[in-house]
Amino acid sequence: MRPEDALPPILDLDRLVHEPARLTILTVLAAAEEVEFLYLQRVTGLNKGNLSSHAQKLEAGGYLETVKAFRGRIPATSFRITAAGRSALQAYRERMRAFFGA
Amino acid sequence: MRPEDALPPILDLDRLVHEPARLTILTVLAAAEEVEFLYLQRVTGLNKGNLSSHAQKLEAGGYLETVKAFRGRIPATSFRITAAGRSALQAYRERMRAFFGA
DNA sequence: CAATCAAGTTTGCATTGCAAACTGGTTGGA
DNA sequence: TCCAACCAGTTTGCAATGCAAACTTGATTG
Repeated sequence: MRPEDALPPILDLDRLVHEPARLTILTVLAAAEEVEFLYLQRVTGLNKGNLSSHAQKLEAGGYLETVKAFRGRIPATSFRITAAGRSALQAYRERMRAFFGA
Repeated sequence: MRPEDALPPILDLDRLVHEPARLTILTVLAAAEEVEFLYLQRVTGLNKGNLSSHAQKLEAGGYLETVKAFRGRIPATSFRITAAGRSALQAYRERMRAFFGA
């Protein structure tokens, strides 16, 4: 291998997706229309604090949107994945698959 | 879903492997007997500093071993993956594959 | 109406990864 | 011979991250 052959980074992953907690969140959201905070918390095994902050990061990155509503008089937060989120997840999957060689 | 149904974490990944730089390093090492520092640097696209520190972490975790030698009078460092490293990588791959559903 | 619970959010901290600076030795040139 | 440039790698400094615990706001219960 000659120096000129220096390769571009082999594994260039979207860090926003790469974090396991967020990867899990996105994967769950990708499978459903809209998901409630508490349901998501149980499925992911995250505590409220971390779910809240990871969701905020995903929202800041445009990968999900937060829907604030009330169930009765109690506030209930739900999430939806955005188109950008869906394709980021898709791209992430494909890079991983490619890296591991089909 | 009732509270008692709280699931164990869905995606429990070995953080030592999960970091893209280290995942790349391990994957390269898994494919060869022994790999020299500079070669590894070019293939991974990491700078020396980061390759050095990631390799140290992998070594601390028992996933690779460092072989110090000389080529002529110039020091040359090489790495080998250990059995533990190989199986950690394998386990990581399988978890990912399982998570993404075959 | 005090205490408890529900639903999230914010805070504090220890850990990380990254790039830049540094070290110890070697080679080439004047 | 002396010193500047270079090679091979390590250490350092810092900003960003993830995690758990503490906090907030409001609703319900005894």
